[in-house]
Order: sequence, then structure tokens, then C-alpha cells
Amino acid sequence: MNILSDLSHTLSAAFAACGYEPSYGAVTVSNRPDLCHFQCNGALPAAKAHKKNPLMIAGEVAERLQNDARFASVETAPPGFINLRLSDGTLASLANGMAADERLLLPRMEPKTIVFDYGGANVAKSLHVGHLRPAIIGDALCRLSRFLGHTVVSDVHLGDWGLPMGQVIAELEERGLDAASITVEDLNEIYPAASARCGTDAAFAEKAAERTASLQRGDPEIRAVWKRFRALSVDHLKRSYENLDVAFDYWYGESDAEPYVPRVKDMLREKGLLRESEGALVVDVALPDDKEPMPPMMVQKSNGADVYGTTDLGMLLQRREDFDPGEVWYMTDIRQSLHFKQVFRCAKLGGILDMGGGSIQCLHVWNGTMNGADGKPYKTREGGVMRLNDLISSVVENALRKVEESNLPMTEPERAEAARMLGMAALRVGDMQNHRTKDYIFDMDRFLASEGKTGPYLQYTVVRCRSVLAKARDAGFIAGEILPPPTDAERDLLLALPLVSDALLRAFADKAPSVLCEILFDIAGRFNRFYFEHKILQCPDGALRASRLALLGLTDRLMTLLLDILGVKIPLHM
RNA sequence: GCACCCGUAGCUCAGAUGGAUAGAGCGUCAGACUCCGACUCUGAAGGCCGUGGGUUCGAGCCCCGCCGGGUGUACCA
Repeated sequence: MNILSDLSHTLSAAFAACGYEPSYGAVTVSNRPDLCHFQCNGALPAAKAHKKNPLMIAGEVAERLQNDARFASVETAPPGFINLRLSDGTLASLANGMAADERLLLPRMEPKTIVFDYGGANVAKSLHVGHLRPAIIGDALCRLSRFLGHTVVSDVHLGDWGLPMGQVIAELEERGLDAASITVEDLNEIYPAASARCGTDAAFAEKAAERTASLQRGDPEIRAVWKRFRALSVDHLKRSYENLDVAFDYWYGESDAEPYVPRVKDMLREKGLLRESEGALVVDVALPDDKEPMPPMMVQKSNGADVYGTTDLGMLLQRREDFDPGEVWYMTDIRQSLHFKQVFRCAKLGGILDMGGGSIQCLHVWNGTMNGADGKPYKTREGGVMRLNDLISSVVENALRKVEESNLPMTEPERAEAARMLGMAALRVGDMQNHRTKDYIFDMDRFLASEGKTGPYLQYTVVRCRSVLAKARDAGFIAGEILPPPTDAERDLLLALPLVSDALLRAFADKAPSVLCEILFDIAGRFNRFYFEHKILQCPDGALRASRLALLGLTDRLMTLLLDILGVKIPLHM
């Protein structure tokens, strides 16, 4: 059940019946709530196309809707708006319909298999704050897609095959260290040191590049070293993602694409796409009408080593064979957008995307960066890269202080658990309330506050709602039919609930969890007003009490579902 | 240099295919608990939508110029 598309459907039919394009019937939520619930502006463009008076067209269309019992009123307004108001009975029956359905009448899409490539952790070092956004946004989009009926395959896609590997190996050699005896902390020091040294020491840089090539060629000694520190790092990364409550179906890395790389090169060669340039193998991916610079994509470096584009192509071949996906979504920050344009074009040219039936659609679902108060990428106080685990710890630590202030009777482990729920909600909602593509400013105090557009505010709303429901159960009250709303507060809440369906579809279409945050805050605000203004348990009218309990139950279910998609858990008490 | 993204209230951000009076949250000010959880709610003030042109009956949104910020521009990922 999708109220906007239902109404659009009705209006489209009315436009068609009057001899206009049905597409003029698009209905949106009203931007004048004082006048109506929903509006249709189609008469305005229709008037332009047919050289008629828009208000007249609106009138013709509105005339066709006068007998539709769902509407309390259908009015026109200059210059040509069609204003729709639903009847209280319609609002009640919409809500009752949702409440009676296990799935809340929420939509299901034509199922596809979608591979989610997010994470992108590098095995040479720990996760840092830059890994946060792709991880939690990807996580939310996985759950959203699954809820809408798609088959989801998530893959962490570790960076474990490129130059950083050679840099670590070369540095270990220089220091005479054994990969078996180092720790993750050592790695976190070794890799940046090696990386920096490559910038100043040409001989070392060459050595690192050569070690990378040797690793890829299969030199047994080099591979043994690589395997050791890789295992060490993967173990650490798994715990870090667990700490973030993000799980992956597959823990593949670039190295898992290695068996597919020769075939990729063959495919490209057969099509005559591979070209030698300065000793390297490249594929031209520029198109004649490109405005932006589109350099050729490098498939093999002059020293014979592969680069990450090569493994991306190999991985695509592997995914095609293992999962037969309709779509592959790559989640990284915006800086890699040129890279993915090149990879997608190259894969298309090479026939790697073509399946028996159709073609795999690849999307770069990029995100902006998380910045500090200065508007620059978030750093530690010392100006270094902030580790993700440290960020989580400090958020949870601050959340613990809040939990302690609340003075609720809790055991020590319960308090710790509550702090984690609060902190993670603050982090997730603080991030995802912003549109994916925008940079945003990380502000711990603001995110953790219980007032405002925050995770804790949403959690508190649901906790309060459930608290009443629990008391109702204890008192033996049961929910009943939702009645036509007797008050404005109830009507406003009933108007928001059927919009969840549309929000889910829009969030999917835009790949934007922020759309879900928006509807959550809208519902929470309306619910809190309703809750404040009306008695529920003490409502003297039994039928109205039962109706309000049902409304609470429905609100709880919808909010819980949306929060669950976002990865936000609800504590018992706050 | 070239290309892409961005500039909306003091702050952080929304603004659906171009449509009515540009919306939230925070902060500020003024209010609301004998009552289901006040971590809540109500109200007010606050804007030449970076800037100058253009298209349109109508522009925050589309086109061009300028100013300011970010990112990218083959042997890194």
C-alpha cells in the first residue's frame, strides 16, 4: 500500500478521462497543510501543453473525483492546484489495513540479486573514520534491499593485493622482522612508515613495487609472509566491524580475484582493447562526447604488476559466475568516482558485464566525508588519522556518562549495554540523517543529545511508546479498531504513517538512508505531540482507548522497522 | 589549467518533474507537569536561497558569467 502512488493513480486516470496525459496526475504531500493533505500540480504543465487555462483543467479533473468517497474534499486553487483532503474514515481504514498486515502493507519490489561491495578495508592497517560511512550506509542499504525483496550479497572487498602489500613486505625485510612475530599495532606503524618512505626513497619504492609484483606472480616466500600478516589483520578487522555491528556475507579480498585476472586480460585482448603504453597495458575508455578528462584505464603496470582496477574487473567476473547479480553497488567515498567510471566502462567494453540474459548494472554509490568542527576531514587532536575503534570508544564512553546521569536502576553490564546502544544510535543517526553524498560535521555532543534530530531522541520516543503498551498489557487493555481521528494530533499522526511505504521506495531509489531518517523524525514528532496531548490508559472511552492503543502499536512497529533497517537498536529503558 | 560536486536562518541541515506563504533541529526568547516516562510538548523572533545576468505566466531548482569552498586529473587505493 502506497498512498502517494494510489492517489497518483487515481489522478492520472482522471487526467486521462479528461483527455490529458496521465503523467500529469502525480500527487505529492501538500506544502500547504493548512489547505489540504495532498496536492497535484499537473494542471499547470497540462495547461501549457494544451494552451488552456490551468484552473479550468484543474476544475475538470477535480469534477471527476467528487464522488470518490476517500476524499473529504477535492478543491482547486489558483493558478491551477488540485487540493486533496482525505476523510477521517479513510485515514482510519488505511491505518487499520496496515495494522492488520504482518508486513504493514509495505511494498515489495521485483526481486533482483544485488552485490554490495562496501568496507574496502586495507589489510595493512586498522579501520579509520573514513571507513565509517560506507560501512553503516552500506549496511543500511543491504537491509533495506532485503526488506524490499531483493537477494543481497555483501562483500567486504579487502584491499590485500596492491602496492601497500609490497610496501609492508619491503619494510619488514629492511627491518629484519618476521611476519609471524608482529602484532597489529606493529602493522599500524610499519605501513604508514613504509608508505612515507616510498615518497622519499626511490630505491625503496622500487623494491616495494617489485615485492608487490612478486607477490602477485606467486613467489612462495613472499606469499608466506603476506599470508601471515594478512591473517593477523583480517582477524583484527573482523573484530572491528563487529564492534561497529556491521556484518558481511563474504570476506573476499582483491587477492581472491587473482584467478580471474588472466581471463580478464584474455577477454580484453581478444576484443583488441589492450594497448601498450610506456610499458604498461591500458584500455582506452574515453568517449567522444566526454567533457571531463578520461584517462585510459591501467590494467597492468610496466613492471608486470596488477593494479586495483584489474582486480575489480576480475572480481566482477567472479561475481558474475558465483552470484549472477542484476546489480553491483560499490560503496566508497567520492574520490574514487573516476576510477569506477573507468572500471565500469572497461568492463562493459570487455563484455564482462554481459550475462546470458541481460547485463550487470554497476553503480558507484559514493559518499561524502565526515569532517571535524573545522570542516576538514576528521582528525585526532594531534592531527593524525582517527581510528574507528577509538571513535567508537569515545562515543560509547560519552554515552555511558549520559546513562549514569539517568539514574535508572541497572547493573554494571546493563549500563554498558545501554551505553553502547545509545552511542551507536548517536553515531548512525548522526551520520545517516545527512544525505549520503554530502560532507557533514561530526559533533559528538549534538549527536548524543536526546533532544533534536538524534538517534537517542528516536530511541526515547519508541521506549516511551512501548512503556505505555506494556502498562496496557498489565492492565488487561487490548488494542482495537483505529477510529476516525477525533483530534488534530491523531489525524496528523495518521497522515504520516502511510507515507512510510513511499519513503522506503525513495530511499532505495536514491540509495539514501537519510530519507528513512526524515520520515522517522516526522513520525516521532507527531507521535510525541499526540502522546503529550492525549491520555491513553486513562482515556475514559473504552473504544477510543482501544483505538489509541492500536495507533501506538502501529507507530511502534513502523518506527522499529525503520530503525532496524538503519541498524539502530531500542533499549528497554533510557 | 581542465573537469566534477557544493554555497539556503547565528549553527547543523531538508527542500520530490520548475508551482501557493522556502521548511526542520539546535541555539535565543516566552510558555506547559496533582496526570500513561518533561530525555516531552506549544508559541515567537530569525532568510534579497553566494553574486550578476538570462529563460519562463512562475526559478532555491534550468542556462551563462563571476566570487568562495571541496575533490579528481594513468604505473596509489
